[in-house]
Amino acid sequence: MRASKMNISTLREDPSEAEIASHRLLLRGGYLHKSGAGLYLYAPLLKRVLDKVARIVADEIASTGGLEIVMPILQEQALWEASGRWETYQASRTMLTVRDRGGMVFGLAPTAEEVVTDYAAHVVKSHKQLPVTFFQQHTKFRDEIRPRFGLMRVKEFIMMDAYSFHSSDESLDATYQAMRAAYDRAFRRLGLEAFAVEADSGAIGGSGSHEFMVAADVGEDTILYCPESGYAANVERAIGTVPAAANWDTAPAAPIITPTPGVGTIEQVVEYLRAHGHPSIMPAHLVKTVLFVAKTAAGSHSVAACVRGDRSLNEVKLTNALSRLLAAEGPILLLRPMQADEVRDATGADPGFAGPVKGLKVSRCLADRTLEGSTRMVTGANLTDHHILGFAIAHDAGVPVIFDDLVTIVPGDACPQSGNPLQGKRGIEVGHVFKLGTKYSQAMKAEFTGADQKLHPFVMGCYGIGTSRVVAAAVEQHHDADGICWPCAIAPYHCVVVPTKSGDAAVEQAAETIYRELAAQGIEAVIDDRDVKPGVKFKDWDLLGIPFRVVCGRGITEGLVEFKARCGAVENIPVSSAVATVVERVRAAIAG
RNA sequence: CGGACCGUAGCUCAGCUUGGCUAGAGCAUUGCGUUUGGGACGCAAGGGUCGCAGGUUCGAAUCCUGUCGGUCCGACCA
Repeated sequence: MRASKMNISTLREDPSEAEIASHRLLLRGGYLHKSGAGLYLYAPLLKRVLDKVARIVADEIASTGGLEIVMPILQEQALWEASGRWETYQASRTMLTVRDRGGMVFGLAPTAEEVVTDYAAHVVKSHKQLPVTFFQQHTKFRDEIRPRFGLMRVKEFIMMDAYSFHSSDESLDATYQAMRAAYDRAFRRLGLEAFAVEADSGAIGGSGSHEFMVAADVGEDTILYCPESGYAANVERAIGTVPAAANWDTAPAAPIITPTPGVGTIEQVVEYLRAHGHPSIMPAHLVKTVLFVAKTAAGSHSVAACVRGDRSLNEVKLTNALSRLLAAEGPILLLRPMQADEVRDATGADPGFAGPVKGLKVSRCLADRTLEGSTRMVTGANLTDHHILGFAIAHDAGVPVIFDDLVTIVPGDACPQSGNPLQGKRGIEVGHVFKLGTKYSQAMKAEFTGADQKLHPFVMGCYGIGTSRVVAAAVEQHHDADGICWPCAIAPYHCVVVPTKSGDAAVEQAAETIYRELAAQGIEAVIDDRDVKPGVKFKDWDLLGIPFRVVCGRGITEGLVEFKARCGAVENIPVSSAVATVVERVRAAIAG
């Protein structure tokens, strides 16, 4: 490719809207054009990168036996009603819906379990056809509340999604493991350092799942991990042991209602009590009671959730715990904190004085297991300006309390496997694997005939890789002050040949020759034939992140050209060996 | 949806406090000339309903009200 024909449009300055490296550099390099909030046009160079990512991912999924298909982006409401997810996705407003001229309602595919399950039900009739995996790479839509970070979180994005169908859990396990291995190979080939962590199954549902994370400070997910045991989990999912609280030596042995005028928050209560006879009290000696409204298809429930005062409630865990309690009513459609007037109705007190004691009017009260054996705590009294001191939830609760794991694990909590302190870091989720079980096949009556001549619902798995997010993650992981440093396997071109003296016949001829020979060797090469100063060329290719560069310039009279890897040093090499050097280095880089 | 900030040329921004002549700069673009190893220089040119609507005023980019959009934080979220 000739640079003069590539419509290169780089920016010298950072666009003001871009905060993170990938967003900034992709915009500056002209890879991306913002078309609307959370909507991007993929420019020619980015299209090449996306194609390469898609190719590698497809290659690895196909190597596990996956069959590539293309599913429609518009999905009928009826299909989503059959799985029971229409309501969930409407309640969370994740799915964009559109209406055709006849008034028929469609969702814009946020994912495709329903469509593919419907397909499998029609074409897979026998256990002899199982297992089978279908996958696609296609545009997805999410009605993101707040698109941000360029390609990282957008309304419309490209994703590989795969769905496997099985006759047994064992078969699903085998494919799940094969898929995890395929992901590992794919990310290695893509030049990304990604690792699997335990994850919550979320709105997709199912019995087990792992996320593939790329470590990055700008990542939106928090990961807890243990170097000793290898345990790693998304914070939504992470379990661990919360260290015991320090002693509160002045705590009453039995509950006493105590005035705490005007102090509603944990910090205020602690400060107040410290000043009133309890100098050693800590937030960990308080019970934090958070009130929610949970909605299911059957109606609304008021819910109280208690955690130790120094810790945060994990709403994902709370949602999962409620799902188990309210399983008969179907999925939790919505979980939201109560507003002030609702809190007054539920507790008879102003916000800040709620507790799992007499006067609490909720349909379910849950508490974190950390509190289960706790004694001599402080809790709200459900009476404005009053708390109860010397409270033991197991004995003194005024409502039935269900204990479950509700606490958000933080670095320093003990690893569930080794007992050592967990560590924390941030990550970008680039892939996800789920064991769905029979959630969709049962709901949609997608069945096959087993060897026992009876009908069985498919056991299913689903697997996703965010193709466009992978590109952003790759830039986050591979850039420097000058620009992007693409891993060779996904770079838009492998090598650029830069003649630095326009009009110098010897230089131009050498560059043209090297360029043609590289192309003949299968190297994706660019020749920068633009009539601009050398400095402009160097800056552009550094920004664009082409992995290798051959400069034909002042050394040409001695028969030398410069060879440089994007993140390496300049080497002066003979013109005669330039092509062989590039070929060798590109092949080595792609092989990883 | 709550909080903070911001909308002026393709991009980055100044001007707004204290209303006033033809609305500015750098980068980018076009032409000519000089340049040619890390985003050159000179001369010239094009490009703006100052987000939109209403109001105050003799006069509004500037003040007021509303509205739309954006960025960040929070909430939310395969």
